[in-house]
Amino acid sequence: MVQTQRHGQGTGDRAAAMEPGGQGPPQYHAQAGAQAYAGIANGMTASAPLAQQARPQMAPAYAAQPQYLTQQQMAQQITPQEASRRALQAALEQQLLQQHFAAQGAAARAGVPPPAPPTQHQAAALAAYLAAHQASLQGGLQAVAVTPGSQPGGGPLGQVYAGGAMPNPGSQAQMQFSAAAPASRADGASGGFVMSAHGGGVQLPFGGRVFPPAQAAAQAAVRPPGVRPARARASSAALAGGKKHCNCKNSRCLKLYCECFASGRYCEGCNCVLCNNNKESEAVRQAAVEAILERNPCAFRPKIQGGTDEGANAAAGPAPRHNKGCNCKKSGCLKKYCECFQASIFCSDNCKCIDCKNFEGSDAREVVMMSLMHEQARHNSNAMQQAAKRPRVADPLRSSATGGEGGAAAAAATVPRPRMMLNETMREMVKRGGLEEMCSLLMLVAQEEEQRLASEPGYQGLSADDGAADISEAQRSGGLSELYEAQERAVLQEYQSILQKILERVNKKTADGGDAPNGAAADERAPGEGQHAQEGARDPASQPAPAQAVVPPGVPPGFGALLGGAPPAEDTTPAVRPLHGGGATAVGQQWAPRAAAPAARMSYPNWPSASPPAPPPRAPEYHVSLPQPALHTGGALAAGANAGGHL
DNA sequence: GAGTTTGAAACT
DNA sequence: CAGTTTCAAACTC
Ligand SMILES: [Zn+2]
Ligand SMILES: [Zn+2]
Ligand SMILES: [Zn+2]
Ligand SMILES: [Zn+2]
Ligand SMILES: [Zn+2]
Ligand SMILES: [Zn+2]
Repeated sequence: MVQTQRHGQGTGDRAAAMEPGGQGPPQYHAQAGAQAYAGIANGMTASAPLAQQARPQMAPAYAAQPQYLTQQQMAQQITPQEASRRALQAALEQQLLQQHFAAQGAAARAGVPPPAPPTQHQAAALAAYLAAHQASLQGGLQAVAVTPGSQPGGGPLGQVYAGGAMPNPGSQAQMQFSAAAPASRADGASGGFVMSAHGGGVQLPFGGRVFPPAQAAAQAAVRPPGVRPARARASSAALAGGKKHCNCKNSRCLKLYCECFASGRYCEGCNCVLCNNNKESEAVRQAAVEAILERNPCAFRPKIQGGTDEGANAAAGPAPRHNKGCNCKKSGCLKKYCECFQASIFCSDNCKCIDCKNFEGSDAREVVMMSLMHEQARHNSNAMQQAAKRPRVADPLRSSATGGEGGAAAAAATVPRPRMMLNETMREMVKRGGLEEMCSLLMLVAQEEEQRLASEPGYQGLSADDGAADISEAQRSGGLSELYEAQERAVLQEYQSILQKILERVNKKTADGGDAPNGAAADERAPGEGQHAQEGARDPASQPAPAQAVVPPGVPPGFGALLGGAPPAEDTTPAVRPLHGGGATAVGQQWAPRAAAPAARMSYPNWPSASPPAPPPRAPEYHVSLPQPALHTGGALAAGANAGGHL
């Protein structure tokens, strides 16, 4: 029963009603947003009253390290090919780390600011890995740098694209980095980031800021050639630029339900029905806007504020937070249903969520994110290969094979589709804290995946070698394919690393006996109010935990939605390998011990692997019944308003 | 692609 | 406010 913990107290409330932007260009809110953005000044920000500290707050780890490369390093040897490669790599990085944001550009709408970079160590690891790989290929490449946009305003969510360096689309198969036109180098670019080979980390540009919608439009996320977002949402959904098209059917796009409307944009290219969110209907539209503002002057203001300024800007501002906070009850705030998660920020005291797992240091969150990253990487890699012409696994992401018998069979055989199962598992995890089991299982999956990758034909081995130089010519997709694969591997490794850490920690905890006594079963409560807060950090003491004193910039969480997935393979080898030195580390986690869910409960049926890593010994099983409240209370965030008008 | 779930927004 | 209904997106199968 412990479960229902809420994130924070609603407390105060900043009613600070700012006035709506009075003037009004077509987009009332446009400016509203912009202004709001400019001013973090909003009532609440600074204050952060009470409960605040309970909250997890940002990760110090992040602020720490980076060793930027020197100019000369960057400058040194850059052949065109090199440049392209670097750019691509950088782009990939960004994409992986922020794909979600990009897709959500729209979200930026209201002002979702700072996308949150994935956990630092993850990024660092990935960067390091890539850098290393690159080094072997290029012989000494140290790092990659994406030119930062000179201008602050970058993509909606801090998206970044590899400045002008982008490989020329034309040359490569269909390199369609979404619109982000490489053309003009710095032009709308957003911040840049730097990767350091020295185990450093990746400096992500984002910080958070809210960008005016208009500008956002121009931006696009970098995406691998012809690869759509791993999880492209249906129909006409997301635009490369980040905007999404709505599908409103009953609101005429005149209520905040409509994302377009809510973000102050006219519908364009949407699939809405009876849309009034357009110039032609300006009158009506305006009326609707007013009606809404009347009820809630802040209705069109950004829901999230805070982020720091420029991404690079190190210690900067306060962590971004949702003004009203979410009220999630069943998603653990680890799915996009949650506005915080969707915006890639941690839940804060403003939130009134139940069983929140979207806090810094949450293992669940970490796993979910890695899962996402992995999926994205796999997807990219896969797509890449296919594009390259050598089909690899039938896209596992695609659901059942359609038609064809032969092909289907083959595909099926090849790809058992663990996806469902994983999702299932994930779900469990989100619900209760079946952490241990889940990690074990995922670990298996990851290992198998690794095996599979290792046996990939294209795999040249990261080390050594020679052929490196020439590989580019190998395929039409040249080194791209390899690059993507390398990425996939990197992600996979990091994934394993994380899983292992979690497992170790969990085991230790239970073994140690610490709080194990049954019952107690604490749940992975957030550090916040919970008591464990600090203890989670425990051992990391050793770590150089950077000065946490300073509130780091936003090192918010990232990614949304969960997935998982990994193809099977045949034999498995339960070896878990450590990952590159752990540079960053600091994985201070807290999470309660929650003895995890009963083994039985986790049904992982017949997982292919030959060696079930023996689901660790778990303690008793008390079951945490997960009530299914069914209630939906409303209330919450953003604005509320009325609308009235028609409809 | 249809059907379900979810939580914000709208409404009472 | 709280409780309920409506809505469109996220997610599942
Ligand atoms: Zn709409
Ligand atoms: Zn629209
Ligand atoms: Zn519309
Ligand atoms: Zn939430
Ligand atoms: Zn929240
Ligand atoms: Zn939450």
